[in-house]
Amino acid sequence: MGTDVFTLQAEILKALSHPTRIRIVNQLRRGERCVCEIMAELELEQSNVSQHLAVLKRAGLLGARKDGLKMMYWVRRPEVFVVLDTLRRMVLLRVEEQVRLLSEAE
Amino acid sequence: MGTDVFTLQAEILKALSHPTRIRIVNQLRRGERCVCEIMAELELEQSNVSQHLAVLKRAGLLGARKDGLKMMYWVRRPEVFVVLDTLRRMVLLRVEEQVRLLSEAE
DNA sequence: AGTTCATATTAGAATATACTGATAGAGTAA
DNA sequence: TTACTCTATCAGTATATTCTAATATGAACT
Repeated sequence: MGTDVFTLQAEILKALSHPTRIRIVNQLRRGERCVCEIMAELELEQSNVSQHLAVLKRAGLLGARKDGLKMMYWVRRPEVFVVLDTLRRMVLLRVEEQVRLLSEAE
Repeated sequence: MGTDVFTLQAEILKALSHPTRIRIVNQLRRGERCVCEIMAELELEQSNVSQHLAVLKRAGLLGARKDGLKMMYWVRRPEVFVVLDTLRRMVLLRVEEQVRLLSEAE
């Protein structure tokens, strides 16, 4: 199991490494949301959203609480946002690089 | 394919989300290494290391060049280290939290 | 009690990953 | 040329992920 630091790091990364889960985390930047709001905004099936939330929660990234019928989720680790912001920078750099290579190839 | 930002972010995360690949990236913190050095230090099969390096390279995280018989790899995106450092902090926080919960349960 | 709403869980199929072992190819040295 | 070194790639199997659709749970309301 998650015994060494590398494995624990990999588990967190794996939990984050899905477009839908990244979108969920981004939705939670401004605070907690219920499942119904998340599935409405992302236009995804309820069971699918629940499963992705479970993955993020299992990795310790999300907290959850019941509010009547609704289940509210929030991000417990602000460091997640640092990771996603860093990745956005990497993606932009990569795209810029590809554009540059394409224009140089003419 | 990798068309939107979330998918591109997820692709990078997926490339990083394996203990062996994290260890490889950490090995490359101090500069380039050949496959033989990496497999020796990690005590892994050569084909296994080659495959993991290919994953990292495909994600744009590593550069590679030939040096005689050897193939040298290096990290092209210093942001990768920011991501891993942030993750290490998260892992430590998580472990501390579990220790705290265990001691409170007594 | 039964009904409805919000969410979780399960089953199953499709796809993706990871590893091992074998083979291929490219470069070097004799 | 042959032999050797280093690395990549392929084939095959095992395991993991992801999605959809169906079912279960559980709280609130009548």
